[in-house]
Amino acid sequence: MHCRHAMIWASLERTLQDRHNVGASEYEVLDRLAEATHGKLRVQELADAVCLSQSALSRLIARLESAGLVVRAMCDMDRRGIFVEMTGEGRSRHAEARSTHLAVLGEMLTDQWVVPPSLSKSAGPKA
Amino acid sequence: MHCRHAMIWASLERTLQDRHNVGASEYEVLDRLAEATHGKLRVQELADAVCLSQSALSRLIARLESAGLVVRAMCDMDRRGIFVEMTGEGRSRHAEARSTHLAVLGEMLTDQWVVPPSLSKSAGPKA
DNA sequence: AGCAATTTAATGCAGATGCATTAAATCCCC
DNA sequence: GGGGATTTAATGCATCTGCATTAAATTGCT
Repeated sequence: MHCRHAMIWASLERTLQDRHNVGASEYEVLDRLAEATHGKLRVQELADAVCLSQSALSRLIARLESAGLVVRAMCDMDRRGIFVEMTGEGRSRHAEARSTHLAVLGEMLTDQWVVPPSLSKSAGPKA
Repeated sequence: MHCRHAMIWASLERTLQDRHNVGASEYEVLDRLAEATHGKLRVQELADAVCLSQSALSRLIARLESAGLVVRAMCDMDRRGIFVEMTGEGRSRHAEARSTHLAVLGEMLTDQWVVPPSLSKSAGPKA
């Protein structure tokens, strides 16, 4: 029932990780940030956008930060809130990953009735 | 992009776990076994059916076995292979969980434009 | 028959996730 | 203004997952 989607997601995960050192969830966060006005969003806004638990998102942001792709900044309007802002590095990483993302989606949507799962073995799609 | 599906899956996960003490992946395995002739399948056949890595499936089966829902049995045709067979307990658990599974799916498909994610907070759907 | 290549399932290990809890800041009602 | 309820983000903890490796059994080629 959820296999098709899981395969696409797994393929995104593998390929993005291999080529750009970014997981699929991480890419999704970068994507939301890229869409945002100034590449800057509050953690909570991200939480509404990405379908991860709050804790998972928190740690994901920590990973992105230590990778230098985003920075966390205090929010002076509401000092509970934290802004997450893309760095230049983050922007370029996202830009690179974006084409891969689209490529994988396209490929999966055309190849799904031809290519086996490539989950158990190491036959990563296009890798 | 994958949020709708992830929400449905998460909801299945939560609800099946809460009500029947069975995860969504575990349910899926039980379901494949239930469909099988004699409620019995080789590990590899399951692997082809459920979209999990081989190792994850192996451990999942171990969990199901310690829960008493399946048993592993040697396969005398090919002594590398392992048969996974539902127990009576496994059958009834699956039967119980099946209605929940259907209920959640139906609910999500009708409520998805009304109900918020219910992921971050403890507002599990229907729980 | 003999032996390398392959297939099958289990396991070590590291990483990601979710739940529950925690700490800080804000809100709101008195 | 004061104090409890609420919101926001981080963290401890347990669990699940996938990759790489391993061990056993089978297959196939000579």
